[in-house]
This record gives sequence, structure tokens and C-alpha cells, in this order.
Amino acid sequence: MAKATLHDVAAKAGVSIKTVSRVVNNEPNVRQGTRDAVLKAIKALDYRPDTSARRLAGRRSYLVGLLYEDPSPYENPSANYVIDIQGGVLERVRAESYDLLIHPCNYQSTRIVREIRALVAQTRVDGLILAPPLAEMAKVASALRELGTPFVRISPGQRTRGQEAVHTNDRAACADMTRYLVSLGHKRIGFIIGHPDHRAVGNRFLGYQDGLESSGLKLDKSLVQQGFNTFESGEKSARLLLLQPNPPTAIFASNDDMAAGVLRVAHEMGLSIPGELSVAGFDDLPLARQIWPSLTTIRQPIKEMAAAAAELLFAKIKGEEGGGPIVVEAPLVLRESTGARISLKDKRKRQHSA
Amino acid sequence: MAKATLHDVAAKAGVSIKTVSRVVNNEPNVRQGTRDAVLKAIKALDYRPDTSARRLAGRRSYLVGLLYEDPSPYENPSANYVIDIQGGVLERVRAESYDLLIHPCNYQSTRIVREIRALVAQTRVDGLILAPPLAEMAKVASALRELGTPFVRISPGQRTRGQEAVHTNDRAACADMTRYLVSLGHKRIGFIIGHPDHRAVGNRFLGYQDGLESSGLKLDKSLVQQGFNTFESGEKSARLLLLQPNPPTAIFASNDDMAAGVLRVAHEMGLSIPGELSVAGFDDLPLARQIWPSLTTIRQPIKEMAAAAAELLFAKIKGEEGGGPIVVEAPLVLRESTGARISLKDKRKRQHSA
DNA sequence: GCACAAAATGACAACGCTGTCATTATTTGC
DNA sequence: GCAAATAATGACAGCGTTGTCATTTTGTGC
Repeated sequence: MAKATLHDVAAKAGVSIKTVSRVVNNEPNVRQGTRDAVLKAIKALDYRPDTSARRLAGRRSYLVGLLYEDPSPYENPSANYVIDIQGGVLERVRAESYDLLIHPCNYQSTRIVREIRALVAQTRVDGLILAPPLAEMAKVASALRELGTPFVRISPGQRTRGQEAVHTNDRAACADMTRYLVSLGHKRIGFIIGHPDHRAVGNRFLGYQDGLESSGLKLDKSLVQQGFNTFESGEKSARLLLLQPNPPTAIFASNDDMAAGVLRVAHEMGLSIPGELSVAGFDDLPLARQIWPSLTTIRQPIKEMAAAAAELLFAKIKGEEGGGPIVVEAPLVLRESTGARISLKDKRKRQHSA
Repeated sequence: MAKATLHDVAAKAGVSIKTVSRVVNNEPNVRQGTRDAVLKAIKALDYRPDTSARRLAGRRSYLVGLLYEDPSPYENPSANYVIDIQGGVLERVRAESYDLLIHPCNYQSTRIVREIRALVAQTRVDGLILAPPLAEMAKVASALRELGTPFVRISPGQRTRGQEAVHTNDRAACADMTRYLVSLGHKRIGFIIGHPDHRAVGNRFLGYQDGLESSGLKLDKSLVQQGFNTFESGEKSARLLLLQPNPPTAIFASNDDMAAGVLRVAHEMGLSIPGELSVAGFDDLPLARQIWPSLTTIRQPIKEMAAAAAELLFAKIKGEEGGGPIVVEAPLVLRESTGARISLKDKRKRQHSA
């Protein structure tokens, strides 16, 4: 059975191909009766518009691009993150019968803007979705604006021009986590800052500060280390934090990979967790459930964010206004790596009553 | 600057568009001088053939599909695996200026064959790359043969019809790993079999048996458990293995996720690693370096395999014969989770002091 | 050199759709 | 109820390629 075309449908419905085209594209000025007849013919013939023909004839490409940091090099962000983003975007993209063009890249490359320009020029994508850390690169955004290509960013650091981005409430969630640690009895809570190029992760540090403040604790700079989102940088920061004279009793890392690094160092040092050290992360990677002890963290609903971003992008492509920025809730996930602090004095009573 | 078309190039080179088309597609019957002139014009105008137009006019779609098991559900195979596959395939696909269609799916779905049929019918892909476990589904393969769509499989279980697949030497590598464990002094080596639907992983069990045999050890069925490639099934199998009267001193899991599960159970049981229990996995996921202790495993060069698969697919699409199946080496990676066995005497001392 | 085969090139119609504009129904206003 | 306005529909030319087939050029054998 050969593939049905507009002509087949038109013949079956007794109208012209242009009318069928109008129905398919939801254009106005088609009588309800005609529309129904066409719809019926489409269904009967299982007609699907040919994307190549549409691309060739029309102004649209029925293509959206997804730009993300290539996770294959070891030191780069998690594959799970990218997979979830792809999954969320694919879902929406398919629903619109668009195609998805995946494009892993390297945000540090000096040619990144040229690369993106070339991508847009060659593929003629109708729109682009940017994942961090590309989402927050000003030069990328301005290049795209100049090209007139609609785009939506996932978790950019700042909320300006909000309606083209999807955020999580990282800051508030981190404040909550910090207060939770305080509620367990911790007074010296270490923090590992995320990669400086990744501002959304920077907001997590602000949340930590908020949490301290609202708990009546002061920020102690000796308890804060700069990490780089990697497992290894988590290890390094953990050593710096734990080997000082008055080490923290809890460490809150800006992401799970670094938290996993902290856990590893703690194991090496023979610290019991959470008895002697509580550890918290952010992201809720699969890893968080698989390491030992399982990691208290904050769940980032990545797939949903990606789906929301795609939704937003389609609205932009269709020229719809408003909708505004989308903020998705990131809930705390309490697991084994955090617990009541055991000080030199016995605080086990507390544990029992809690 | 508007995009250059065949016409522009033809005008500049002083030939017809058909001749330009011939040059672009490397067709025969073009004089060298003409070819050079056209090539020069192409370069000068930075001409790139329009994929949509090609798809529409020609028989080819300049599209290859990548089918893999959706890794988003928690219990499913690793995201890293998929990312590496995508990376390897993308590399080759771009080099051929083809497009890549990613298609996560669910191999257990009853409609999987229909889904793939629909995919082929709608997108008209020129070829397909199948990742496990879809790579070894007979009904998928036969449906594709029937449709006449070229395809290449990555790590299918068996080596029949080899020239359309890329393998690793899993069996030999697992035999090596087993012998390595024996060389450390282990005589009771547990094994966790992979998912029964994933035959390539089944070969690993055969390798384990080979290794035992060549070391003069007999297969003890009480030391073998059936796993399902997941972290959780690794935990479960580990408990069954370790809680029996005469537990193994080493456990070799068919993949890293399960090995991570074993590690976790060992921690819970207070077993020191590798002192009281050695653990080995297979895959060398990033996880393998991040858990504690780091995992001895076998590296599967997934990205290279995927690139090789794409290469093979293009050869098939072009109708080239031969080349045969590709086998990629999987090297052992020795880390902290395996070590010399501590004798019964030492073990007792330790237990007492602990 | 000449007839003929083979190689090189070109003309032109698809491919399946959208955009433009002309044409034909249907309302609307008064 | 009639002209003008508006809604509904259709005819047709591209979009940038490839495939087919006709035409021209070059090469070959004798």
C-alpha cells in the first residue's frame, strides 16, 4: 500500500488539495462540513503529511534542535540528565509531529557560536532548546536573537526575559534542605558550590545562605568550597572541608555527583554516615539511590522541565504571546545519608524520640 | 546571503544542474575537468545540498534511525550506555551528512514490531541501528528484512549473519576476569547472570564457565544467581549468595549496575571489600569509578562500537559487500574492589576485633 | 577518416507540499 | 431583495533535488 498523498485525500473527499492542506494545518476558512469530510478521508487513508515536502514548500522546517553539553567526556554532566531532557522534549515534539535534531556540543569551544549559526543555517530549525550550561551563555542567546530563531532555555541562571525559560525553585529548595540539616542538630554545615559557569547551580549557594540566615546561623567561609560539578571536585572539596581543625558535621553539595565524591572521601576517612557526617546532594540521579548510604537530595524533575520547555517553544513558534516563565517544584528527597548529629556528648536520645 | 542551490552552482560552473548533481553524488561519467570546475564552484558558494529536496526527489531519505531501549524508567539500562551509542553513531552519521532519528522504545511492548514498521513507513529511513536488547529480537529482525530496510545490530547475542553486527569479545574477557579472580586466591567465585532477554550478557556467563574450567574449578550452581541487569536485582542476588552457609569470597556480576548492588549489600552486611569479598562487574560505567571501593570491571568500548555499527550500516546502504562482523576488544580494568583473599584465620581475627 | 559504440552532458518532468492569487459561494447591511 | 463585503474554495506555480531519457561529444576499430 503506497503512502497516501494530499491528492488521494482530496480525491476521496471530493475537494481540492489546497482545502485538504488547510484542514491539515488548521487554517481558517473551511466550512465545518468540508472539514469533517476531509478529516474522514484522512483517517480512512491513514494520511500523514510528508515532512520533506512540507519543509521544501513551506517556510517552516518542522524541526526543532536540542543543544546540550556532550556528556561523553568523563568530567562532564551526567548522561541521565541528557537522557531525561531528550525524553521530555521528544514527547512533546512527537505530539506536534515535528522532528528532533540532537546536537551535543562543547560549550567551552571558541567556535560554539559559529557552530550554532551553521546549524541554524543548514538545518533551518524552527526553534531551539538550550540545556545548561549553554542555556546561560549570553553570546549564544544574542546570536540566536539576531538570527531570529526562537529558543527556550532550561534552567538558565537568571530570570530575566523569563518567558522563554523553564526554571526550578532551586534557591528555595536549598534553603529548605539547609533548614532540614539544621533541624537535625547540625550547626556547622559545609557547602560545595557548583561550577562557576553554571549559574543555576550558583543559585543553590544562595539558597544555602538563605537557609542559614533564617535559622540564625552565620555564613562561615571556611565551610564553603568551590566545586566544579564533578565527582572528583566533590572529593577534593570534601578533603579540604574535613581535614580542617574544626570540620563540618554535615556537607551539602550543589549536585549529586559531588555529593557522591564527598561520600567516597568520608568512607576513606572511616567516617560513619550519617552518624559522624551527614551528606546531601541535588538532582536525585539514579546514582543517589545506588550509592551507600543512599543520598538525601533534591529531586530535579528534568523530564517535566524539558517537556515544558518544548511546550513553550511551540507556543513561541506559533507566535503565541504570554504564558510567562515556568517554574517547576523541586522536592526534597530524604534518604540515609543525613541524620541526627552525634556529638562528643551523647545525643542518641534525640534520635530515638525523632 | 541566501543559500546556494544547484542552479547557482551550475551557473557559476557553466554546466547544467544535472552535472552538478552528478558531481555531488559522486556519480560516474563526468570528465575530470568538469568535475574540478564544479567542485570549485561548490566551494566558492559554500553549497550544501538541501536534504528535504533530496528526500523528496530521490529514493533515499538520508536518514538513519537509532532504536534503543528507553533508559528513563529507573529499572532500565544505563543512560550512559545510550549516550555513548548516540555519540558514536552521530559522529559517523554527520560525516556522511545524514540525519539521525533517535527512537527510544520499549522492547517488551507488544506493539513494538508495529511501532517499528510505522517508523520505517513514515520516516523512510535508509537504515536502522539496533541497540540491545532490541538487537536480538528475532521478530524485529525479520520484520526489517521483510521491509527490506538495512540494519546493523550492536551486541546481539549470537553471531549468526555476523556481517550485520558489531560485537565485543565478552566471553573471552569474562574468562580472563574469572582467571584473574582465581589468581588472587579465590576458589568460590559467585556469578550473577544478566537479564535472560539479553543474550550478549548471557555470553558473559559462558565466559565465566570457561574461566573456571581452564582454572581447574568446577561450576557450583549454588554460586550462580539469575539477575536482571538492575541494581536492585544485584542486591537481591548478592543476599542470596552471601547468606548461604558457605558463601563465595568473590562475586562477578554480569554488569556494573548489579555489581554496585552487590557492593551495597556487602556494606550493609559489614563485609570489608576486597578483604572479605571481591567484586567485579562489566561495562565500566562512570559509576564504576565513583562508588566505594571503585569497581574492577571490563570496559565495553561502546562509542567505538556504535561508530563501527554506523560504518557498517553505510556500507550496507551503499550495497557494499563483505567487511564481515566487527569484533571490538573489551579490556579488563582492575580497581579496588578485587584483591587477595583473606584466609579463614585472618578473617576470624578481624571479625572478633570488629 | 568513417561508422559506430561509449562516455558525457543536458532538458525536463516528477516528488508532495505550501503560498499566492483568482474564483466562487455565502453573508451582511440597508 | 440587491449590491457589496466576506468567507470558502480552487488552480497553479514553485521549493531544490533526482530520475529518465534525449542529445551531444569523445573514443575506437579498421
